Amino acid sequence: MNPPAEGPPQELDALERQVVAVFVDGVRVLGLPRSIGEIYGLLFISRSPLALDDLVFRLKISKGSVSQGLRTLKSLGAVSEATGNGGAERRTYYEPAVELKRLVGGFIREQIRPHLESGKTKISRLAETAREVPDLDQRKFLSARVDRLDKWMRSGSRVLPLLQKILGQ
Amino acid sequence: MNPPAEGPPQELDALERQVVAVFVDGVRVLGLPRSIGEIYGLLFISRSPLALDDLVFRLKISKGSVSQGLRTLKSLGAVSEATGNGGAERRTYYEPAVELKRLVGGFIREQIRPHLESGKTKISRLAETAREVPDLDQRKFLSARVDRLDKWMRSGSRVLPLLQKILGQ
DNA sequence: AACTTTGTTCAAATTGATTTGAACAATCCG
DNA sequence: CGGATTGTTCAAATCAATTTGAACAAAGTT
Repeated sequence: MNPPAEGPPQELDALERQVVAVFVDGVRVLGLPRSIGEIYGLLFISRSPLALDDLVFRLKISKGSVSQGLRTLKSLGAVSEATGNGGAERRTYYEPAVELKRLVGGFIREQIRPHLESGKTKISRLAETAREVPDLDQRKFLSARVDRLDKWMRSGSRVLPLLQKILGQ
Repeated sequence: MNPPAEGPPQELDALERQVVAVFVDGVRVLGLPRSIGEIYGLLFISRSPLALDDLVFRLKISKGSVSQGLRTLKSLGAVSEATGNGGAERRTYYEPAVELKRLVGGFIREQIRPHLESGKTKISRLAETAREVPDLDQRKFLSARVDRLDKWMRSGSRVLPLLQKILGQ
């Protein structure tokens, strides 16, 4: 819990603060919590992997937040565990994934696809409800709208792999 | 304030509720407030344009929310004002824009571009800070990371027009 | 002019999401 | 074993964003 003599200093320096701010903003756009931006940002600008305690200590956020944040980042494939020094330590260190492809892929897989899937399900239920409307005219209108929704979803699905491809350089 | 005799009924029917739910979910993914999903959703599934009071009445949300929500939707180009009956009425009615291209365009213009822009600004300030680091090795590392950030931003910028193109059919 | 209708604004209340912190589990070490 | 270290979990506190509702403005009607 003591700051190791040669370890990272207490406060973030100017550059680190700037980088963290960029990522805090970035993840907010993506709908992720601030703490995740802070954690990833500090890892991103650190020369060596950091352990949970380092992040708690330097970012001044709670152990709980860091633990949760790292879990999410792992699930997104945005950080990976780095073997300390030759795998001798118990403590696990984390380093950021820095290839855009990987980050985008993880985000799509974890945050976008599930919503698209559940959307598709809802829309097919919708289509069914629309088909049961007695009035012909009304039914036609509703089906047309539901169709459009369905088309949107398909567009979304088609776009994702393309996105990954483009962003993978 | 009375429900017009031949006007829309009080409660949302099953289909309307389903559609509204889809849009509520949809806009949450995009980081927009629930009320906006409700408003757009109801407009989307309504055969004729609706006025502010109709939305208040049918969705059971406050006039303030609807007013604000419509403002945002207008700025996104997601709804447009429809002249009531030959433009004779004072009341303004709204109808949804239903072309994906238009919706995506508005979202990118209003919600994505501004963030990208401010991100770019922050990153050039970052680059400057990095150039001032005295230690050569450290400076190299930091510049490399900032460079990478910059590359990400550029990728983002390049992808947007492409997205619009693809989603415009 | 007084009243009604339509719509906006914004401070306060509400709601929902994030963060905290304390309790707990697991593992290592002497 | 007993103590120290590392990390997880989750209920409660905190915080940020949305929603409400009342006051207000603008414009039309009688």
